[in-house]
Amino acid sequence: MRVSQKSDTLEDNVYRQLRDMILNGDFVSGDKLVQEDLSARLGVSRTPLRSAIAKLEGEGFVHMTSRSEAYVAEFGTPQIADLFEMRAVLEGLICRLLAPTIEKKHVIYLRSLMTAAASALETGDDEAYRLADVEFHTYLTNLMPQGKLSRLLDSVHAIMALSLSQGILRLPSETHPEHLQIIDALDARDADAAERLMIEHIRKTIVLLRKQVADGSEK
Amino acid sequence: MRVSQKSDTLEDNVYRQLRDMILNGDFVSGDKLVQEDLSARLGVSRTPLRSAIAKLEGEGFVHMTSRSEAYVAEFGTPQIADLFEMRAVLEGLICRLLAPTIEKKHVIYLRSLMTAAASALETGDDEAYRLADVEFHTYLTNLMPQGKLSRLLDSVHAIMALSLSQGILRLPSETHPEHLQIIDALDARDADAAERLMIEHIRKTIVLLRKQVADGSEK
DNA sequence: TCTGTGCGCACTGTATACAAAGAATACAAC
DNA sequence: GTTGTATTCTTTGTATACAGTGCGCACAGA
Repeated sequence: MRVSQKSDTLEDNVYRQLRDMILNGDFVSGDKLVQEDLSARLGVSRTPLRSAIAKLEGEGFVHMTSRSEAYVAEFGTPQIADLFEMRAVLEGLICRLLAPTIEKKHVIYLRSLMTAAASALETGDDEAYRLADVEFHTYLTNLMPQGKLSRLLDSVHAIMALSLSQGILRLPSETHPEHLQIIDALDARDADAAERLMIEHIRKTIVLLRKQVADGSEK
Repeated sequence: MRVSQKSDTLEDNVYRQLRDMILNGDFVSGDKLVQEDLSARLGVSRTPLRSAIAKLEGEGFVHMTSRSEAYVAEFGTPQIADLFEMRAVLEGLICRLLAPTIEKKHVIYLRSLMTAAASALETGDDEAYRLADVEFHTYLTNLMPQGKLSRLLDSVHAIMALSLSQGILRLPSETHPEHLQIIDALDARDADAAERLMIEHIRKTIVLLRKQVADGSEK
């Protein structure tokens, strides 16, 4: 659970705004970001905009050419699939590092989440289940002491939350038992199993994602 | 192999300068970055400095408080160990993704690298061996199409190159056969094996690193 | 018509000036 | 002595002005 961190600064505002615009596909992929146009469009001067772009570059959302032109990074399905791969091994790693010392109260919270998810499953409330799913993964991520790892996963999660918010990829009846298994492994402080289960859990989604690409016309 | 990308801009210069200062330990860990002081020290105005800081924040080298104060991230041995963990799973992932389609010429190059490493091993030229080692890993990383994955590993490699340049952690006689095994797995296009071997390869260093912390006075 | 050169425009880079917000300090009241 | 408040100082945020650079386009000469 992070502090609210409003940070009412224009820089930060523009940063978030721009990031969401990129992820929502408001730009066609590979679009050029012209500072003056954007600053006019967003109603701010170029100064906060430049900071925002610099930060976005550091996080890999925009790409700078040798002549300092900023282009938005592309997030097609292949890129999303790669991000899932990263997410798989990194969340697996989180489980591995967490398992040896995880506190009981966290396990209890995770289990309570799953109880809620189970009843959502019974009543057929897909949205509630999806929220529990997301919470499961973000909670685990936030258990890691702040470092490069969690920072990175934050940005990866942001991408997927916005890109895949349209629906659930895998059936809840499939993912639910997997979540339970992961929690069990954590509870047993079995680092290897926790890591392996989490990786497999996410990789199953990747298979589906790749198949979806192969089937659909993927434009 | 990346284009030279000089980019003689002050922003970029300051960015690199600052990053190297952080990694070299020119700041005591957790130091506050005061814009005016730094800009005076580096002989530039605050504008390019701010861009540099924003970019460094995006890459996780500096950390911003809720009141916009910038602090340099800490890179003690525990953090380095975590980075090794990330490197392990990410380079493992690279092997996994590369294996199915790796071209013969790349395998050949990697093998030639290992031949050179072997003769360095015989003549006891540790420095030459270390360079071959580094090249082995960076070459594999660069085989990935540019994306978040390689960008990330670039920054991870930068941290370790500067922080651990003092010496080789594991014995060449130990790492050399592991490198060969990894290449064999890639050559056989065995994704699972390549991933697993790479992860184990790097994790063996982590064990040593952690032991080193436990033994030494760790100041 | 093709080519070369020069001018202008569209951007970006940088510095600086000013505003706003927080923190520290000093002073007064109790 | 302690606490509350006001003032000042430090630091950051933002806008704007100006400089430099590369690129396109037009025009002239062959």
